[in-house]
Amino acid sequence: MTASVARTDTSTSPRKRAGNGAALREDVDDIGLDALVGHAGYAVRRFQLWIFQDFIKTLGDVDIRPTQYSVLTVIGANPGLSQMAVAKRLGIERARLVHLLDSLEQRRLVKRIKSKTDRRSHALHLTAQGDTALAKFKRLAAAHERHVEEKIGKANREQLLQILACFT
Amino acid sequence: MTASVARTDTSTSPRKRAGNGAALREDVDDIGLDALVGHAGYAVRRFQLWIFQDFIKTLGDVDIRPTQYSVLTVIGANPGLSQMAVAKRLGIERARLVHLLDSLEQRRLVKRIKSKTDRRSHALHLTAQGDTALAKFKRLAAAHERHVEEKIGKANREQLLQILACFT
DNA sequence: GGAAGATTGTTGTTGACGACAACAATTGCT
DNA sequence: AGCAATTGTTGTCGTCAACAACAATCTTCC
Repeated sequence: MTASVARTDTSTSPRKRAGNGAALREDVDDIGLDALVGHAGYAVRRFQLWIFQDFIKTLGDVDIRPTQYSVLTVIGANPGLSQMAVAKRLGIERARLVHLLDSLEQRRLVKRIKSKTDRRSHALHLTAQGDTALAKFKRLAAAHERHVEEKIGKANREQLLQILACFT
Repeated sequence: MTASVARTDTSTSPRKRAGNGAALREDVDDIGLDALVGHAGYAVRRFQLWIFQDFIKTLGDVDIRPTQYSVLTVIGANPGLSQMAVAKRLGIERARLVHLLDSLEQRRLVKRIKSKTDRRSHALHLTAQGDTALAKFKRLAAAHERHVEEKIGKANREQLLQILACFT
């Protein structure tokens, strides 16, 4: 039960349009997806699009994107990690992580500290400012997560997390 | 039951490393994700990455990517659609669809036919070659879908499709 | 019937992102 | 000491979403 199902609901849809030349009978969401309906990848792509847009909007005031949030969270929970360790854990390329950390370091949320035990690597830490900021980000992210719950239903969200747990 | 769960299995992992300078006790997948574990977006991102890579690999011989496949499928099932209709139905921007169709048209899989009823728009059709090609793509895509089933389990895949049906 | 507004396809730009390849500095192994 | 591997970094390439602008065309409304 619950789950809501909620129709597609693509914002503006003030009831069709009278006579359209080209569209003829094809009135959007009257168009069949054929084989696409059985593909998990398609559904996941649409879902990810929706969920990222909501995340970006919800955390818009603090200007934090999903990837940045994941980096901050992991560093916050595991201070002193190397860039390589963070990259491997999150499935980010270490080349990409360089730019992400550059940005976060400029914003004084993260600092790279030269490791004493391995002079190649950096130990990553949140700044004091980064620590309090992350707390705020987490509250906003929790609000975003509630949006997801409202969209697909509480039980469905939890099942989703369980099904996909092997990818985290 | 079933479901397999299957560990993360990120290719090469030949059992830790003896003494590592920087990593210390953090031996990958010993690193906590903290708040991230409760976020559907993170799980979905990782899953989508996996699923797209498998799709691209499985359809590698025919050089068809997920978005191209979705466009071909919709056109095949609804001949004569306008670019706008396809874009709206698939959640693609019409600007992006232009390049996608340019590519598919060069490969003689799709043709744009000037609409008589609306001289602004194009009626999209598969070529004969595109029609037989799509049939092959669908067989390969079905193989990809079986990979998904093996990864997350048959029942889980179906539940996933049901949960995310409101986004398709 | 004609002006004003909306729609369609197109081009171009921007930025996030994943995948690769190369490199210097450093470390580990033998 | 020497050679292979690792770490951070830089750079390039291609995909993709989000915008903005534009010409051609259609709709609508007066």
